[in-house]
Amino acid sequence: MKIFLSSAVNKIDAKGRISIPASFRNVLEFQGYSGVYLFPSFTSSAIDGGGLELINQISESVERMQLFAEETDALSTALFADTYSLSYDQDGRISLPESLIEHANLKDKAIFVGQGRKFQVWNPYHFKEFKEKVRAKALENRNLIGPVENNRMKAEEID
Amino acid sequence: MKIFLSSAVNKIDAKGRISIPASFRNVLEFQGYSGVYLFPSFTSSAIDGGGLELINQISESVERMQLFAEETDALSTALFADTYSLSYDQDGRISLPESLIEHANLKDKAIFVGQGRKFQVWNPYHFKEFKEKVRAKALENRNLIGPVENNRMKAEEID
DNA sequence: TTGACTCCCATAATATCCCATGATAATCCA
DNA sequence: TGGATTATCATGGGATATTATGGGAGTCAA
Repeated sequence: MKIFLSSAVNKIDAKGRISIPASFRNVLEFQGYSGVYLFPSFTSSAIDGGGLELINQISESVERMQLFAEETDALSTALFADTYSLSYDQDGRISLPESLIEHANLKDKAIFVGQGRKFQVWNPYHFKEFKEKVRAKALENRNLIGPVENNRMKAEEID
Repeated sequence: MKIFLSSAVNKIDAKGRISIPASFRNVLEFQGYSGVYLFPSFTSSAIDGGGLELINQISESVERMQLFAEETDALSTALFADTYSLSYDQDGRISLPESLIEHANLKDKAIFVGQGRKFQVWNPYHFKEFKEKVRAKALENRNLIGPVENNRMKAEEID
């Protein structure tokens, strides 16, 4: 299954480069482009990222909205103006644009967090806080999720 | 029958590798992937695992959600950030990520416990304790369990 | 020239490949 | 049926590949 899974902390080196985790690069290349699309997250101080599939989904959903021309312009500006297409070098590294670094408050390390069809890049320290909140919320809502909610055991399976 | 059944204790070797029980590998390969998806259990200090079917169910329920909603980010982080896709080698072994080892308190051995559509990985000693607690609870509540058709327990009743 | 950005190579740590072994379970056959 | 032969499995370990990361050298533009 080609989705973004798991998380990894990588270093931002003296030249401002950072490695995309190898498992993410697999997904990206499977989608047909040896690079990433990055843009500031709408809801948190993190960077959203993905590959071709994500960008296609976003532009399709804008088209489906059938807005007036100026509304479409406004929306696609909001979505794409701060989006960067960064192809990584042969060692799998990119250098992050200053505006994204600022938005996510990145210093010398960043954590790549898999979220299925997209991923996020966080300052590891800020992500830790976020994750604690998220875990609590997920526990409350676990019954909405589907299979995890079926976390049942028959008596026979226990012994 | 292609479900995860029975349990087996396997060793974690010096390189951190552990064998997936052969009977589990049968199920996994039947689902189309020579590997496992592992994530920390929400409710106990164990690792939840499964194959393609499990991860498909989870990602489908997330894909139906809105792309840029705060709730979606939170949920998909909770589900995917700590989920690992580990393909096993030709001898049927994987090496467990440090974060899962910590979550499940694994030392040099682990028990694989079949639970039908999914399985769990426990520290054998902790699993034994868990089982005993569960048995006691089940005995107390056996009058609640009722006739055959309701012969199930929700996870919440167990822990 | 200076700084920003490539491309390329070096390296250390880790993960994976491949083969060997001993144990147990399954099969075969007189 | 019982004993021997074959598979299958978990596990050990050496060899090889991959990964993240550091740094040198070349390119380009201001």
